[in-house]
Amino acid sequence: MSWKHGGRGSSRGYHHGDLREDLVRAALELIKEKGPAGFTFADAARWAGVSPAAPYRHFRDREELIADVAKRGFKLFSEKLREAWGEGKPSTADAFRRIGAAYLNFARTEPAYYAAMFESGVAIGRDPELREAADKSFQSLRAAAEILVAKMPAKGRPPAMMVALHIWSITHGIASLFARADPARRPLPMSAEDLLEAQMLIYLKGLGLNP
Amino acid sequence: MSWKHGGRGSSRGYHHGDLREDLVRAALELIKEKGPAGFTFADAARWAGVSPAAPYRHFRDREELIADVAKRGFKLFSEKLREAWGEGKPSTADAFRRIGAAYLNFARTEPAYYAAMFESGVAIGRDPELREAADKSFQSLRAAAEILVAKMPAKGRPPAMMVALHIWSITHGIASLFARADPARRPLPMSAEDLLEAQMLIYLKGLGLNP
DNA sequence: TGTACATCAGTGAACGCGCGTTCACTGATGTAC
DNA sequence: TGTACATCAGTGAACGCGCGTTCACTGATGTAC
Repeated sequence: MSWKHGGRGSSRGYHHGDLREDLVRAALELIKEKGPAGFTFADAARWAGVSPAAPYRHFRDREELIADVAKRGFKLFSEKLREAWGEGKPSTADAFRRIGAAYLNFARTEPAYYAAMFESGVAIGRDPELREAADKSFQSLRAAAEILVAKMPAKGRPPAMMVALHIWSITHGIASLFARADPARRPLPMSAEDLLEAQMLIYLKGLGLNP
Repeated sequence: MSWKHGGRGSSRGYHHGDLREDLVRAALELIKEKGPAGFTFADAARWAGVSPAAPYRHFRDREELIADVAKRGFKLFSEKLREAWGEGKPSTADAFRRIGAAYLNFARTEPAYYAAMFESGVAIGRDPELREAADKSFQSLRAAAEILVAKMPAKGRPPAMMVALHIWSITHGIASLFARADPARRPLPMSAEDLLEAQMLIYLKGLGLNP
């Protein structure tokens, strides 16, 4: 089979025109197919229909390409979380359930972004913009937790940071174990969504919130 | 530097004597250093001080070697979980907290096994023994959940399977995000252990259990 | 106790392959005048 | 409008490298008699 994908790229001249973007597209496609470790810089070039030397005009190395994909992923992720939160309406508990569902949905519908963000081993610290995007994702969760605990009686109110970390690990745990196309995944008696929703309810109840 | 590790292997004759075991040791060491994707079959041979063709006498390919490591990991893991459960004494809630701590501890102290089991992309189904070992790990958790829910009032009692899956994802989520030497890890205001313990308590409380 | 033989774990050389990376280059595009 | 020039994205050939895998082999070990 030919690696060169059809469409725009097929009748271009000497210059590609938008190679940087196309390499990102290539990475997403190849990660989706074979996982973040399953493609090479040369693969990406082949996918985009250019010579193996061309990508060096845009990325220092493979790692930088993956970091760029992760950065875009975190930005999209932040957006999804913010949308899901919907300013906490109609109820905080509802909004939290939506956040969980959005996390799961992201892992499912954007497996390539998810893999680049959480499974590629990319060093978040290597690029300030990447770190910022990753932090922002968490901040939106943290802000929601802030609002949640503010509604609780002052006495025995848990730290918002802790609640945010709990919500994150609940959703991340379920997403990692049950929502990925992982060969290690096992069949479930219920959907990951239902499993998460139930867990979120139990957790919120444990915090003393009536749903 | 020389890859050949010292000790026993250094003064052996023509036959290695225990190459299969030593290749497993090599894999553990190399996974610990560079991650499950970060070593090759040839690396393992080098580490064990044999020619690159020697491993083929014991494993069909790299994948089979990693599957063997994962299998051993799951066996050890089952044991740790069983010990932690300690027949549910002195209280079920206590025993559950110990299970969580044991999971976390395993991820921390046996990063190579953990990585082979959960991050190597090894197909659990490829080897019946591997599948059995993985299933057994979960079964011990599931049996504990069975006992937990049996103590609850029959009305509104949640399915044991669901509880087991929740406990698993709670601990797996925290272990994945905060207990691994992942470059993406972020600094925490509290230890992963404390975070998990708090979460477990909230979850159990949410189930209606007084601790 | 000795000897002949079977077994098989490990050797080392060889192969083809695809990778990452470099290099001088080419040709398309934009801009100054 | 035309022309000279600068810029720079993409070329394609080349390199050294380490990998996975194969092969006929070698030599250590165990066993039958």
